Formats: sequence, C-alpha cells, structure tokens
Amino acid sequence: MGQYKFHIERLRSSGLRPTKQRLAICKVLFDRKETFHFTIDKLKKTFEKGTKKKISVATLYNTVHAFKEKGYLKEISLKGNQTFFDTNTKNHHHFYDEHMSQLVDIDDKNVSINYLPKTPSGKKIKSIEVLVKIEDNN
Amino acid sequence: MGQYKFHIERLRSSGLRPTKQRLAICKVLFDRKETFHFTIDKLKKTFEKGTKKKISVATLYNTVHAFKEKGYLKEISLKGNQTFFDTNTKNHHHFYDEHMSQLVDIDDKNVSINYLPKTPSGKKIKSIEVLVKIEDNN
DNA sequence: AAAATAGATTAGAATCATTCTAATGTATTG
DNA sequence: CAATACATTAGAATGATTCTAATCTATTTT
Repeated sequence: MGQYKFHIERLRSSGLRPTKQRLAICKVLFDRKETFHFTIDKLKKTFEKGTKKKISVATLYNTVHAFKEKGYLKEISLKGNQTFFDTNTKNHHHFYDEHMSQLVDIDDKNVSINYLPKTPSGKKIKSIEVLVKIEDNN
Repeated sequence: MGQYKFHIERLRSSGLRPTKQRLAICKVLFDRKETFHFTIDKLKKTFEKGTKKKISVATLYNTVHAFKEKGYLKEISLKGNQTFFDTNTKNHHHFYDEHMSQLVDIDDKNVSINYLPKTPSGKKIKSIEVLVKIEDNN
C-alpha cells in the first residue's frame, strides 16, 4: 500500500484522520472512472465479497455521513427504505428506474426550469432537484 | 356514525372492504380541506392522541399502502428515514424545508421545464418530480 | 339459515436500516 | 514516555417497515 496519497491528503485537509477503515472505503467509493450511486447495504456487500477485512456497518454509516458533511458525497432524495448516496457532488439531476433501483445522472446544464412560483415568505431556495422516473417501453 | 357514505362507496368500488379501521383512517386522512402531508408516525400519533380505539402500526402500513395502490395517496420522493405520503394525488411538485420537515405543494401548472436530455434507450418517462429545498432567510 | 370454504384483513412478532454509546485508538502536552 | 483529551470504531439499542399466523367476513354448499 502506498497509492493512497490523494485520499490521505484530502482526509487530513478536512480534519479527518486517515484510518485504515476510511482509506478502504475511499478506495471503493472514489477510485473509479464513473459516478457511483450506492446504498449503505451495497457498500457493505462490496466489503463482504472482497474478503476485505471486516468493517462494522456502524463504521460505514459514520464514514459515509462524515464524507457527506465534508462534501465528498451527496445524499439523493428518493423514496424507498434505503438512502442513496452519489459520488457526483455537483448540482445535478437524475433519471430513476424504480423497478431496477437504477440511477443515471443528468447534468445540470441539460435541464432548464423557466418558471417556478414564489418561495414561501421568510424562506429562500437552497437547491432544486429534478427526478425523472422512467420505466421500460411498452 | 353515518356520514361515512363517501368513504364506504369509494372503498367498495375499488375492491377494499370498508372495515372500521379503514374508515377511521379515511376520516383522519381525507375529511379535511387542505392537502395532508404525513408520515406513518404522524398518523400513529393522531390515533394515540384522539383516544380513538387502538390501531396497530402494521395496520396503518397495510392501509396506507393499499390506499396508495388504489390511487388515494401519493408517496413523496424525499431523503430521510421516514416515508412521506400526500393526499394530493395530482401531478405536482414540492417546496421542502428539511429543517422543519415541512412540505408545501406546488401546482404542476406553476412549473415548467423546457429542456431535458433524451431518455435512456428502451425507457420512457413515467413522471417528473421537482423538489425545491428551502431554508430560512439570512 | 347454519356450516363449510375461500379469501381478505388485522396485528403481534420478526426483520432490516439507522443511531447511540461504551470501549478503543491516536495525537498532543508536560 | 506517561497522562490527558479528543477522534474513531463497532456492538448493542432503537426505530421503521415487513412478514405471517390468527381472525374476520363474504360466499358457497347443503
């Protein structure tokens, strides 16, 4: 092991200690080309399969939430009983196939909303998320 | 009791038996002027407070899901560990104050989306949901 | 119209997702 | 190189949701 440089740096610079659990999780989440959409359960299964040393689910929760606080991950608004996270932290939207529990990113630039009613008084807009639910043709 | 006519009719016409549990739930959910946004827990508390005869949480789940299947309720796509339901079943969108767990409907007519990327191949659009997250000013 | 059968409904118990907290680890200070 | 303070981990507790055996209701049979 030695190619964790980037992850170690990033963790340190945001005040998180680069423990072996966190580095293992970083590797799974961020060392990939494509955006990764996952649930804690999916992440857990990855560790179970890989015969990687056991990590407690509680640690997966702690770490994923810490990464979210630090802005490495985004939580996605979906119904259902599993919380989804996304390694794409830019403003963006999603296609979602409920049947497949499959998410596809939509770039922010590819969506435009040209009318919205006025925001309730005393409040301001924090973010706008568009979810396009899709299903099989015919 | 005698003004359950409408609920009894509707339940019967969609193949659900008008049991006393279901009628009590209908009363809470539908006998009101405004759209009602709720979680199972909120519904449960309503029954606890009202000293209404006890209904098992499992029955609240069964009933709410049955009502959703029949189109009396809509499930709302939100993150968080409680599932929200809405008595407004028309196509519409939401303002959501995460801090307050407070939802406000936005009429479909008041939102327009004028560009979206092409749908993934083999799939078609089922619905489009816009969630506008809001927070306190300043 | 009572008994038998089939199917729907209810709700306690089981399961699964998430959070809490006591135990452990790591950095810092004297 | 202890001692202290704080961060991290993970088993246990909690809370949300689902499962399924028991109960209820409608329908059929006699």
